[in-house]
Amino acid sequence: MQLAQTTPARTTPAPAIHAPGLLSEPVIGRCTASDVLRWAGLPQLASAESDALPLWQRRVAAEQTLVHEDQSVQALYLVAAGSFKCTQTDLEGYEQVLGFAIHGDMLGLDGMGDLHHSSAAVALEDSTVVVLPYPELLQMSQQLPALNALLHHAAGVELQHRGHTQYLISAASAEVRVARFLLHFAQRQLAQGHSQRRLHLRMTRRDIASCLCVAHETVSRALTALVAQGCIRVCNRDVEITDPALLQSMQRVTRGAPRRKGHAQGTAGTARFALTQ
Amino acid sequence: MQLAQTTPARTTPAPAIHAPGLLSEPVIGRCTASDVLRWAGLPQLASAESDALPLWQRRVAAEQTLVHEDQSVQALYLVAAGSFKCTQTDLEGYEQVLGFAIHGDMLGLDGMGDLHHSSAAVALEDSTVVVLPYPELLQMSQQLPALNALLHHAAGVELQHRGHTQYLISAASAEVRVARFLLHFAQRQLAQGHSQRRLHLRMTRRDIASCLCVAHETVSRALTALVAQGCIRVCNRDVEITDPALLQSMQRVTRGAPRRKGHAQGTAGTARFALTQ
DNA sequence: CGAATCTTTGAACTGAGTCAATTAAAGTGG
DNA sequence: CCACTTTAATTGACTCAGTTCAAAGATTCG
Repeated sequence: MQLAQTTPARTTPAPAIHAPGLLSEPVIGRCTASDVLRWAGLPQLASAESDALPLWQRRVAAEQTLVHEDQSVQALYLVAAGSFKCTQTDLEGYEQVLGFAIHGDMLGLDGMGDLHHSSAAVALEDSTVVVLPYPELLQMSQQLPALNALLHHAAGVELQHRGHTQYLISAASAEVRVARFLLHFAQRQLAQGHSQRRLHLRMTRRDIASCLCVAHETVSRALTALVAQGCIRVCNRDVEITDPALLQSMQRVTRGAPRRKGHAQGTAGTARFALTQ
Repeated sequence: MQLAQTTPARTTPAPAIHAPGLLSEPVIGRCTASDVLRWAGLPQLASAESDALPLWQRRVAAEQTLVHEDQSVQALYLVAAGSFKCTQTDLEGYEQVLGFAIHGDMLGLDGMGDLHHSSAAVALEDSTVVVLPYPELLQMSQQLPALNALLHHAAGVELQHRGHTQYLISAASAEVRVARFLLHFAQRQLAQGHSQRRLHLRMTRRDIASCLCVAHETVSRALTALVAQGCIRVCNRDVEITDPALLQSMQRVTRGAPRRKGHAQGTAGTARFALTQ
């Protein structure tokens, strides 16, 4: 119960930007720890105790940075609605996108190591997060095992995400990377009960490009190529997967894997010719 | 205390490979939770209680796989001595290296999400790990807050590592990636009290290449280039950083970051000419 | 000492980065 | 509500860094 009480009353010191009354800023709602457990993928851990633990929600306007890089960890956040990109900025000011977060994903976990966030979280659209004040969260998790499990679960899931992102990048060709990205995105949408076919990308091509470590023009070209092959249809940021099986077949070919002798690696090229009418 | 007792007596069912008496297999030693806390970077949390919690250590022979992909989570492991590579294998059998673990790093954390490991851990040399049986660990962490903090800390650190790995890959040129890799490796060695200048790489060029998402020949060439520029000296897997400042200056140039108008990106090329005598 | 693996180097080809220019979309302000 | 600005997206042309293929040393290990 401490969690919700401490937040609204005496928060303000750190965030600084705090304009109550505006559509974009705090504008707080509430939910329970049970909601959080359900959204995070642990519905079976919701209980009377977690029902009794109220939590605050916070609105985050599009483009707004919820978590700043190098900021000390004040809280972790669970995405209730909307979406975010997680980024790292290097010395030269290049913004590297580490991944995207949607409903049920936790933000800020990488700060648990040294209590400083090593990546930022920026809202891609008007979004809502559940605020989990960090020190209080740790304290509570000692008393409420479900909360502890939540943290572990979320950390594990986040690590898997990052592993998967690296898998996307490991693909040889840009076309394969984009194909994998779309399939992964569809997969995640499905897990949230959305359509597996019709995707609405909330991020720019540039963000996707950064995440896949290619130039943004290349993402554009890859999408065009996939359209030409009949895998997908694209209208701005709306992507429809018209031929999932074909798209699946493109996410092969990994580069640098001349294992043994017999490696049929002409897939991409072959498919291209086969389908250019 | 349950931790150590459960492990040796009634483990055996899953690992299957179990040949007591051989140099390579279990051959167990012991340590305390305090040791683990210290090694993991949380010395301040060591206490009388953690002193009283004995844990088993296990030897892992070079090349041996400690954690298998898709295996259900039996335990987490802390690297006490030696080193590991963490890998993911895709459908085509291509082994993608996600990162390397040395003394103080935790293995198996990404399994906390769904209790199945999503990456494997393979010893690069004869190594020793502390075994932290998972269900027992969770149980104990409810009673011993320090253990809980350990898990959170380790998860945070691991996430940072993966973020850093992506930073390595985000570099435009292979030379930059390798430079960053060496500097990062030196950094980690330093944190463990080893020399910051003299590195002994335990992994093959191929492993490094996989981790950096380039061909192994390219790693070779990049190293040769760095030697030619006087940054480093290389003898097999021993690398000496002869000019840290120069090496630092090479880890710039990020690609895809044509921010604003004035972006001086000729660094790599310029430096090459300037130093080819 | 030979087999296997790792590492380096060479040569040729190509995918993707870069630059550039056009079009489309989304804000902005009068 | 419409001109105006700004940002996003697409497409083309050119170039080159890095992959691929090949082959020769070096190192490790049985």
